[in-house]
Order: sequence, then C-alpha cells, then structure tokens
Amino acid sequence: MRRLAKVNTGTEAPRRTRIQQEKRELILEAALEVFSTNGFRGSTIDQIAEAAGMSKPNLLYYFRRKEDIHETLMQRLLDTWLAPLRELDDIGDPLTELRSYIRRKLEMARDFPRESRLFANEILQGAPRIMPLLAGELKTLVDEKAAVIKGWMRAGKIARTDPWHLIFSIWATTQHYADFDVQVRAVLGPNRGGDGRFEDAARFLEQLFLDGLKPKG
Amino acid sequence: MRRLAKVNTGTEAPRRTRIQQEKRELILEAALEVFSTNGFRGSTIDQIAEAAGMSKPNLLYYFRRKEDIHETLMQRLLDTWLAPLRELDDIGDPLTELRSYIRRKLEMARDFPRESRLFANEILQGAPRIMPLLAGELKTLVDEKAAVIKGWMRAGKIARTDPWHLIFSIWATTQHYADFDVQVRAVLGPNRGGDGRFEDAARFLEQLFLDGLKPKG
DNA sequence: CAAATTTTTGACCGATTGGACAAACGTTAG
DNA sequence: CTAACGTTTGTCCAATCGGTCAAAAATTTG
Repeated sequence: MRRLAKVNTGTEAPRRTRIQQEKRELILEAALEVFSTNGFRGSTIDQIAEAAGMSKPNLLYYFRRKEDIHETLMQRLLDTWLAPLRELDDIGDPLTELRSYIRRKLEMARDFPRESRLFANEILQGAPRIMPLLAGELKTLVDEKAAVIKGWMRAGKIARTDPWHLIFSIWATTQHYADFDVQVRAVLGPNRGGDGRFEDAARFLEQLFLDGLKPKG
Repeated sequence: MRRLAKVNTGTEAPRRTRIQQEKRELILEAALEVFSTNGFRGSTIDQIAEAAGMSKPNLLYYFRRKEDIHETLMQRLLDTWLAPLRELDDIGDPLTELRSYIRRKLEMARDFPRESRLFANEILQGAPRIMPLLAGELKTLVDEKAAVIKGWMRAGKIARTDPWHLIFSIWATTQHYADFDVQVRAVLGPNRGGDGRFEDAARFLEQLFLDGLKPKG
C-alpha cells in the first residue's frame, strides 16, 4: 500500500502522520523560544534541536531548511497576532470597543511575549521575510478598521484624530511590555516590577487613552 | 622618542593619534549601520569592515574584538539617548514640559533611527550587555523624573496617574516610529507614509497625551 | 635623508555554522 | 513473519565565522 513520501514539501500537500504532526509542533515551540530571544541569524539549528529534544539531522527531517521553520512560525503568528484588531467591531459603544482592544492587546503581550518579540525582531531588521504581508493583508485590515474608527469620530462618539496613528500608539504601548520587558522590570525594580505590573499598565493605559493628562476641571 | 603603544586598551588611556580618531569614528559609524539592522550576532566583522572601507585585520587593529565595537557604541548611545529625559525640568509649565519631551523624543526617532534600533535590538534580546546600566543609571534617572512628575500631580498641574508607566508610554509611542518604521510606512502607504508622517504623528501624540479620546462636551 | 613607529594587508587558523547522506532503527500493513 | 515505509542518528562537508600573525607599506620624527 502507498505510504507518505517526503515530509518537506513545504509549499503544499500537508498530509502528515501523527508523529509528524507532534514533532513539527515540538520543533515550532522550541524554535519560537530560540528565535524570539536570539533573532533569526542569531539562532542555530543545533539550539532549536536541543530545545526540542532531538538531533539536528532529525530536525532537518521535518523542516528541510532553517528558514522553513521561521517561515511557518511567522505565518501562524500573523493570524493570531491580528485577531484582536479583527475583533474591533462597529457594533457596540466605541469607547468600550477601544478599551477592550487595548486590554486584549495588553493581555497578548503578557501571555505571548515570545510571539511579540519574534514579530518585533522581524520588523526591526526590515521585515525581509514578511514585507508583502505588511503592505498587503495588514494594510488592508488596518485601513478597514481605520474607516470604522473614522465613522465613530464623524458620529461624535470619540474625539477627532488620526485613526492610523491611534492604532500605532495602541500597538506601541501594549507590545512595549513584551518587547522591552527586561527594561520595564529593571526600571520598576523588584517591588513594582512584579506580576502586578500588567495591571498597573492596564490602569494607566485606560486613563491615557480615554482622558489624557490634562487635569480635570 | 616614545611613541604610542597598542591602541586597544579599551578600558582606559584614550590617547590617540589623528588617524586613530578618524578611523575609529569611521568604524563606529559603519558598525552602527550594520548592528542596527542585523543585531549583534547577525552582524559580521567583514560586513562592518566593508562598510567602513577597510580590511578586516585593519579594523581589528582599532578594535580588538567585535564586542568592543558594540560596547563603545552602546556606551555613547545611552548618553545621547537619555538626554531628552534629563532635560525634563521641574521649572516651567508641566504640560509644556511633557509636550516638549514627547516632541524631542519623536525628533530623535526621526533623526536617529539607527540608534533607536540598536538599542531596541539589545533590549529585545534580554539586554545581556547593558543590564547593569538599566538597573543602575537608567532606573535612577527614571525614578528621579518620576518624582518630579509626581510633584506636578500633587500640585494638580496634571492628572494623577502612574509616572513610570507614563514614561514607558512616551518611550513606546515615539520609538515605535523608528523601530517599526518599515511597518508604519507599509501600513500608511505611499501617500501618507511619506516625509509628513512624523508631523502627523506629532499632532496625534500631542492630542492623545493631553486630551485622550473622549469626545469634548 | 633615515630610523622609528604606525598603519595596512594577505595568508592563515580553529571553531561553528547550515546542511547532506547513508546506514541503522522502528513501525505498520499484509 | 517480512517487506515496505517512516524515523533517527553518526559522520561528514563546504562555507563562514572571529581572530592571529608576520611582513609590507605608509607615516612621523629628528
């Protein structure tokens, strides 16, 4: 009876055995850990293989090239990473929607810091591997949501301002707590830099985005 | 007559000839370019040497190890990078002071994006080389300025909130335009992503930090 | 000028890298 | 069981890496 051929087709034919599925997940999990802390060029296949508990040739049996691992990781990443923005909905109170979006993004920075750092690494180095996605899929989504926000502004539900830069500022402030986590904890010190820092950040960001810094009165 | 001995003392004795000064600057400039786009491990001495227009052994005559270049670069960076925060002054109107700080930081993101990316690269990878500086010099400075801001809040000059996270949010939003520049331009597109994007960002950030998003009324 | 010193380079080295390969080992269908 | 296929590994390789070294070239000093 016909069995499966080579695994590493990469582009298509994802028919895989149980072992293949499991081992590929194991490798991707290990690669996320290694890539997110060392960058692509700073990471070695040996590091990933050791983190995944297997030999280098064995890893290369599941992913033919180092770049294939990174590519698979980035493809998966973008979907989950943009999910909060996709949820931004025209129905419902605008200020509540924005507050929820900020909160969800901050939770992702707290719960998936490796994903955030992997993405940041890629962008920092000029996004050589995902540039088309940025100018295509991402731009389309942001433009769409910017239109929604503009509608809220026209309706007088939120202050008039630039929707694109608003989205950037939400990305920047929330992802900062994942990407610059080391610095945040170093500056806050042992007491304030503990587990409570995300709640402090949530409170601060809510106030910033809703009311700004001008004193009441 | 006694001449200069080896150049690479590194830690002290910075007596240098004209050629040494010039060539060292040339190397540091080239290294800034290379390190900021490839990270430390992703950059090679050959790349830096080529960017500086000299041979690898010649470069190693001025900096004995690759790490020495990076270290020198980081030391210089922190001084100029924190200058805007150091200027944050207790005298003068608080809201004006904060607005000036945001503007200066945004100008630095525009005029020195490579420095910003170099710093981001280092922090992203756990700040292995400057951790002591973060927990020492940086924390001291931020704590000091947080106290100044707290004074403004007590005096009712600005809204009460967390001064540390306020500083983080200013860092995050401004540096975003340097570190994530590729993404910003990809999303904004050819028209809005042109040279005017920093002015748009300045306008938006001023409104965000002063008034927030709640509609006037 | 010439000697002393600084600067530059080609050649080289050991270590590490991404990846190839064949042989050994496991597993499963008939 | 056994043959066919999937999985794993030890070994090897060429390229690249950071860095050395001695000797040539350029510069400075007296």
